[in-house]
Amino acid sequence: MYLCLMYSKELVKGTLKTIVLKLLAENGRMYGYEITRHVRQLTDGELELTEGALYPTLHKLEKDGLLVTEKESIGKRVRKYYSLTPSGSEASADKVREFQEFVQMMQLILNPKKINPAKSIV
Amino acid sequence: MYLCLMYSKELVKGTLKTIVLKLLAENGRMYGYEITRHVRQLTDGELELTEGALYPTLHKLEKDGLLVTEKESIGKRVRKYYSLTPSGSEASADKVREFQEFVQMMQLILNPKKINPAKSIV
DNA sequence: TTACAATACCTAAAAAAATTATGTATCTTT
DNA sequence: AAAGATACATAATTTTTTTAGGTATTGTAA
Repeated sequence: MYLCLMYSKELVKGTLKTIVLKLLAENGRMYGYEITRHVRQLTDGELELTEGALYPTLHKLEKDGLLVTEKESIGKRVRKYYSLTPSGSEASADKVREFQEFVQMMQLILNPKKINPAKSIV
Repeated sequence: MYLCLMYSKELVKGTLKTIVLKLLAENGRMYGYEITRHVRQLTDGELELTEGALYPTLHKLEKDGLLVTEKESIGKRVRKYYSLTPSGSEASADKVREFQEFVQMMQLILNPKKINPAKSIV
């Protein structure tokens, strides 16, 4: 599992890119460690991104042209800030929309309507 | 991808067990092919379970004691009906609940509240 | 009647993704 | 001085997913 989650490990897959892109859309620019803290805070500790998952994802998004980086020195340490490119902004909105559509689709299965039982002929 | 989906391929991962268990909870007993048709119908063609994904999942759930099977002959063909065991019923409810909790958690990230900005100190 | 589509099951191998386990180094608090 | 937090990174293993294949029956359209 590429994220740590209290209750369900399987469900969260495939959402890391969405999370990262959305956070950057909200916050302008962030560095990796900051993203992990932010997610922890937002979800009240329920979701903990692991670094082994986050950094490869950030690198991939950068390679795909959705993010750009700038380094900043904090004392002797170097922080790598990520921010969205124009196509990254598009991708962020797309990903969030996709997620919401996916959830609606799942609700069709998980909360089936009992209305119009004539249609339930298999 | 172990399910075919029109818009998003990454998001659906990890939901197949949930879908199968919930369908069986709703419908009493179903056979594999029937499950694929049912999902297609419920989601208006948006979600197509592949057999390469479904059958291994059914076998795994059976091995885990969540499903039991009974074979039924239809002419010369044999259908394998699956139904929930008591622990399968529990698992079904659990999985659906987990999914809903997961969605709520994701909404914390995807629809962050702008209220109380004093709390947003990182 | 023949061929194609649908029904119905299944699995192994290849490909992709995720996690674990590391590694390095700095800064802050106790 | 040590421990914990900050901050980056990746390579190898493990797990998961998909693709591609296999078998066989039934219904339907040409």
